[in-house]
Amino acid sequence: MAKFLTNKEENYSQWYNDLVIKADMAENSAVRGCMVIKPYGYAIWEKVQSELDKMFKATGHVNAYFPLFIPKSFLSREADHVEGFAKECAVVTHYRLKNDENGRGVVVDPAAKLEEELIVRPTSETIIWNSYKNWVHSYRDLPLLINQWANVVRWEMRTRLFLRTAEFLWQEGHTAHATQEEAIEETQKMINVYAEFAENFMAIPVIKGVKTASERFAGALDTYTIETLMQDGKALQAGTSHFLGQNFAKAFDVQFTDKSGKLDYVWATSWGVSTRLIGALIMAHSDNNGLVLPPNLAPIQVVIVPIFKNPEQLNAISKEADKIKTGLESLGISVKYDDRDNNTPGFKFADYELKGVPVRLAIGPRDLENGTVEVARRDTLTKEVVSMQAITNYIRDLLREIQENIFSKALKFRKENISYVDSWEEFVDTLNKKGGFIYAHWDGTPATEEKIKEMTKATIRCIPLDSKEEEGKCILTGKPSTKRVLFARAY
RNA sequence: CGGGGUGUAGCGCAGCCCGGUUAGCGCAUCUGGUUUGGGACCAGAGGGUCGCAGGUUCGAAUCCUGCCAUCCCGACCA
Repeated sequence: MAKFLTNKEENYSQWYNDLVIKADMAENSAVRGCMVIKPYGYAIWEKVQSELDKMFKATGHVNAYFPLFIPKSFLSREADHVEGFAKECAVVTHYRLKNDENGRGVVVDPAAKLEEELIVRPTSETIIWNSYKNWVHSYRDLPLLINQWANVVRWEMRTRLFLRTAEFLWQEGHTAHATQEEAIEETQKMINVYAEFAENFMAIPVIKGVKTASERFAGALDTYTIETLMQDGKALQAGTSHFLGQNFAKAFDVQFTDKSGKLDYVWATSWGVSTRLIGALIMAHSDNNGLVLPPNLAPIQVVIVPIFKNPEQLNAISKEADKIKTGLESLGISVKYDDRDNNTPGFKFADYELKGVPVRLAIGPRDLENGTVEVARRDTLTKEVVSMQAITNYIRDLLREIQENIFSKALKFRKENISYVDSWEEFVDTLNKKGGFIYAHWDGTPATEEKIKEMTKATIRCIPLDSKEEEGKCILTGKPSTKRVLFARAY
């Protein structure tokens, strides 16, 4: 396991900050709990965006954009929704500054007080459903399958880089359907899209499930989640998809006429993933040398480092490097040729490892003589010498292998850190000594869930979709249970 | 909002307890030279309102008070 997660003396967040700054991922901003995402980190996010966007389009969704500000009255239309978000809202009360009469600087102009305060969106259900009211009249207008890429603000009491920042980037899908069945189907379809994305692109295995009532999205009837396990044994919720029933349709009076001419409220879903995924990526795969990026999300998949003593040598190497670069790029592989002469090869090796570039090629005079290339892979840190003729296909296959290897490594880790326990002692013991995911029986009551949380800080991450029916007794109360649920300490 | 820690150059820190020249160190930066197959070396240079405000003192990075920021633990968190 990576040093940063095991070394107790070294402050975890200090390390994280450090890696992130050194890797040009982010730096602390002067603004509370917000982050600056540096170009390299943002490039990873852009990859996430473009791959997800393709999947959304393939499932019939389109993009749109809605306002940043939400009138306070909108937010309060749905009772559960406002209760869930009220405590973490940034509020705009004024729209103008003026010069201070008795001194320096600017002050808020009291005359510019807004009649109705505006909330900086913590999520967009309300403002979007306010629009949908005007967009939906007939069954012919349905389904409405819209996604928005945006930033949202949640004034959390405690923030954590990438995992819980005050402002974060995300996508939020908001759909409207004619029937309950169709909406539920959409909710499930999207959690499957997220699961596929997490496993195939991020190389992080997930457990799909539904949240318990107390962990549900504010205003939802059901929340589907994908739960992931980080290297330190803590769980991270990586994406959610909500079945909203008719709650928002009723709150915003969105009705349609169905085929038989009857008026009914529409059925809704919403679903989202955020820059938290970048946090998951870092925490799931990083090692002591820095980031480990799965090839499918790496902004740079292959870096070529020339090793040379003089400009003549560099020229000769560059010719070969360019050929390789062109060959790889024709296969859709992103390649960077780093011919800067102001850093030594050793420095570049370490730097690209820190940045998680999956494959590094080194070409020196020795290789020119032999017609070879040195190939180093980031996931295993091993090196091989490959002939120049074979290099293009070799790299294509290698990238695939690395992608699979990173996933199976994470899967193996997860397997080793899933426990099945049947008693309270075992539960507490596993939690403290091992951590990870714990499958255990629960009597199904919010009171028991709450009590377990209080006693152990472990929460029910989800009721897994593939959990088998089996007779059992609740680990706390001993009452009968028919299914195991997934417990863990979480971020 | 409670408990604890920290704030000194771009980054990481020492100095503070026990006040006393011109505030140091490592990394990074710049210049010159030698280097370049795993984070190069030598020589030189630049860079600081010591978080902010007030107080004590002949004298404050150092002591006192207040404030601010930040981190950790709690509370909070789909």
